[in-house]
Amino acid sequence: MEKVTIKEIAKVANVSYATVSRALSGSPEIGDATRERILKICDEMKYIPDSVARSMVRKRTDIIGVVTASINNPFMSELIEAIEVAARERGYNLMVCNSSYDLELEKRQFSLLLGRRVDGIIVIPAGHDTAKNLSGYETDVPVVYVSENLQDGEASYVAIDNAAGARIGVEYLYKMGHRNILYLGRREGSLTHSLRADGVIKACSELGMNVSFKDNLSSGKSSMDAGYQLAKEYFASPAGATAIFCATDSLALGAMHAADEAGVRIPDDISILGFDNISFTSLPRIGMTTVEQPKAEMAQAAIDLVLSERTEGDQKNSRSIKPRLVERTSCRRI
Amino acid sequence: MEKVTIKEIAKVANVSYATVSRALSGSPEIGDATRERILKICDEMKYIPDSVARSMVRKRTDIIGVVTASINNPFMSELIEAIEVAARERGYNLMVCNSSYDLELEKRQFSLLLGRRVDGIIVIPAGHDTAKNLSGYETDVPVVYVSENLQDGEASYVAIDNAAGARIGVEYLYKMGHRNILYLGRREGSLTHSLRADGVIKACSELGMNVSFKDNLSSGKSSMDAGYQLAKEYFASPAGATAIFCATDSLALGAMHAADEAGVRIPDDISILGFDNISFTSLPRIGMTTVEQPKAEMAQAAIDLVLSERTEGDQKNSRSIKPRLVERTSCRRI
DNA sequence: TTGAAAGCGCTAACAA
DNA sequence: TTGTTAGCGCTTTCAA
Repeated sequence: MEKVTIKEIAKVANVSYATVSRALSGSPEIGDATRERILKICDEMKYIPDSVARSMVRKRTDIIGVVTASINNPFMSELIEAIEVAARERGYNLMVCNSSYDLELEKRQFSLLLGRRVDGIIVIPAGHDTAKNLSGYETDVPVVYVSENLQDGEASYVAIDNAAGARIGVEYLYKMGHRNILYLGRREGSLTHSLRADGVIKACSELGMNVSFKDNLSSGKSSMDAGYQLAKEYFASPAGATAIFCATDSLALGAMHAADEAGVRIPDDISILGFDNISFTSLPRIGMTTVEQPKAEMAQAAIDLVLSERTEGDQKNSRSIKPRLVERTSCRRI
Repeated sequence: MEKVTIKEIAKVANVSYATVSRALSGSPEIGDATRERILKICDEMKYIPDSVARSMVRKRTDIIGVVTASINNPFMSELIEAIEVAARERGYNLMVCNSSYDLELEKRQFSLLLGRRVDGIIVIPAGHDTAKNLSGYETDVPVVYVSENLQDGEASYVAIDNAAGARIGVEYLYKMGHRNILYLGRREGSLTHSLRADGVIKACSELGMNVSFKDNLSSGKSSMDAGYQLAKEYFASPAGATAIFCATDSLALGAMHAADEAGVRIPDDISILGFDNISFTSLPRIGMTTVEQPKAEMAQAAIDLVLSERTEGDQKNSRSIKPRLVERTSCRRI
């Protein structure tokens, strides 16, 4: 059960092993008859080409590395699945590394991928400093960040138009008759979050709506737990908002929990609007209306970007994806 | 920004490149002074070893391939994350391939991984025929199936003790005072599902409980949708069960939806018990009590198995993991 | 303790 | 159209 190599095929076929290589790579400089014959022998001998050896000489691995903050996070796992599909369509495999939201580990994983000579790296950032964290590696391997806005010129990235997403949410609420809303979960230090919050402010002011804020001071992520706490505080002394626009679905889920606990009915007493459209939100018992980040589109854009930079040199590019509203049952018309 | 190789390091350090290799691999046959000096130069020149070249000569890649039916499925993504962690601890990276529940694609992905010379393959099966589907590949690469029971001797696998899981669920229901239950979602052709169903029957008979069945005839997976349909049919002409034990959490979620729609209150009017403990079930609004498959343990066992078979030859092994009950709020004491 | 050199399985330039 | 051959960057004998 030893691994069959090209040389043994050559011996059996009575040709040089270069000829076998040509047959396999579909090179035009080979006779149809020989090709057929060789291919048949390969098949019979169950030959599987050694990608490692091939990578070595071709100086490409056909592997895209992915460094993600989490594999299990519903938003990210959906993104990764879409990245896998998009990569596969272009003939690439994925090497997925988990940073567990840890900047040090993220760095190690990134470096590892470089050593593995992947053809490109897609990063789903562990934190807001990820791009800075990874900027030390001078490399000609294309790197694309997904889902987080970066400073322009800092690095290539794919993100939704967060300001537009905020506007879409606010306009929807406006259309539903809401004039006084709470924006929950704004936070410092994240460009993505500032863009959303600023978008909300701008849209509200243009539409003549009143907006108040409940900021997320927790150092951690935008977790359900944070949403729960924030909403709980709000419900303790409500300020008359008829709708809560949450910066992320996780926060919204937490806010929903707090509302349930406080006996505040959704959407009868208050409307809740999320952001991201993670899989949880579509459950019948949840029915969260939310601003969607189109993950498949983002994944496609990331793959396109990473592969185009491979051939065209490494200017910093970025792609902005249009978000859209997914209407369910957590918001009511008033 | 050309890639630095071992030769250039050698030149700078004024040693042969074999010596550099030794310094890097921590070989004992080298002087401390030289090692230090070489390592420092590597650092300064930002040398990153080429894993591809190394793999070629060492005949191992330190990569574990994963073929999964879905990356996004909550059960599987949790499993994959745990596999990544366990693999990393042992110095391995993951190459994750998605079969999208398609047996043909699953085969291609498997073969691809073989070509990439991964050191082992973990398969999260696309269907009940997966092991058969993949049995054509004679290879000395260890393969371990996770999450499905297989015929013994067919291949190596890791699965929970499904009969025990069924018993745990039934005993819990018994303890809560239920004597008449419905088992929802039994299906043909899957050893895993038969084991669960048989376990339920056996436990019920031993405890003197009455159990009826609502079988899953849909050819597809154990989806929420199937659970919804099945439960809907049941609620149309209920047979007096006080609890529904669902073969999977997805089915249970669907059953919950059907109950909500039919005005059947959970747990007041009927109790629902799931199986798997996928992340969805822990949401406050769901609160599904369920029999957990311990994913981290399963992942660890799979990695252990795949790596041990690498060194010890390829007998077929299997590991059985003990499931446990996670109590939430979907079952009531009567 | 170090160096020289073979070779891992393959591709691609060059010859024939 | 096919064969010969030189590497790709590294590890690992074998010699020194």
